[in-house]
Amino acid sequence: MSDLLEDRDAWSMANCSIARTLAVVGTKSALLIMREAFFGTRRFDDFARRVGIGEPATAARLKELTAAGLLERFPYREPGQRTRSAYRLTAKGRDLYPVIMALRQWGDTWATDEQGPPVIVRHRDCGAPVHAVLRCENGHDIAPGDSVVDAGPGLIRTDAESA
Amino acid sequence: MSDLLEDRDAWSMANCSIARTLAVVGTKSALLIMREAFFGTRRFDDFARRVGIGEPATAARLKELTAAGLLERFPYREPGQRTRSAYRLTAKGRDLYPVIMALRQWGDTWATDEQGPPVIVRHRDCGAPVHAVLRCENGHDIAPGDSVVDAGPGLIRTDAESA
DNA sequence: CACCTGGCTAATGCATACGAAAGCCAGCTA
DNA sequence: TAGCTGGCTTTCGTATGCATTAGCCAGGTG
Repeated sequence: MSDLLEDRDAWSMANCSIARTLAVVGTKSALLIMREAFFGTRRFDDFARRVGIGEPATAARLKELTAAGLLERFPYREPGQRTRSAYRLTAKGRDLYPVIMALRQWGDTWATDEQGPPVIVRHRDCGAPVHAVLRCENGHDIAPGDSVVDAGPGLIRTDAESA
Repeated sequence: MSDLLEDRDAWSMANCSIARTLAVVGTKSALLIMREAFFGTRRFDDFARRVGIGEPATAARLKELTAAGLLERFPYREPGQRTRSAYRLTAKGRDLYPVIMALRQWGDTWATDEQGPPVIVRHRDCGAPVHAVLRCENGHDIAPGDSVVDAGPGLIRTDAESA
């Protein structure tokens, strides 16, 4: 277990997972569309209205998120209406839930007004509030200082050295 | 415990914690600056080079993140050099760690090339990889479908109804 | 005191993100 | 077959994000 943090310049973040994630959901509107998707929104104009963005931006984001595989189009039909298309989360999209919850949690802690947070996400079974936490595979809770950065198989080293 | 999801139009997200968080770190460059801060970067030109953005963007982001209280300036001095200023995480900034880890985790799962992820974050004590997970206050693990949305003290209801 | 270095700032221009307003189109109802 | 409605698309204009290049400034060294 080498601590790469000791020589940050010996490796590059050209293939950084964080940057790659942001290439897909790196705009405010994309993340807010995903928020609404987790809240159950499925129809075009509901997305536009609830996120508070215009229709062109809504169409562009839905197209991108569908192309990236986070959402999928599906036909639906209400009684007495023609068949229409709507959007729902895929497994790839659902996997973004920790990101949305972590963003909500930070806002709840650091960016609410005096009234407190607008919504509380609770465990369906027991009713207790839900938090985004960091945990290692052995079950230990992790604080920011408790982690080290190790080389992964895709690491790109720079000329400097390879230790 | 009312499930607000049943009538999403009865309440507004005008004071949404997610949107408020994105008002602070809602750009790619801001989140990548925070990534580097967690990796230990502190100096202006290291941020610019490692994030891969120009100096004006670096200066703007660092100024915004400092004004928002996620980073703080502090003087430092290397031997034989004049006193300079650098940036380090505050408690408010450190609290963003779950967001960064959740973004990394999604990219590791869904957006790596065949080689695998570039870095692996491990628990310092036991060496096991770290994951961002959702957990309720009673200690239960939460999957996306296991949660419900309840009204918080800051909820804004729309005219429609107030149940 | 001239020079060097790190940490910025300024000027310019391009690309993307986005809103507002309008229009299009498919297919269900009347 | 004429409307109506939801789901877009088009157009236009503005705002933000960002790179590039250049320059400034403070304070240490020679």
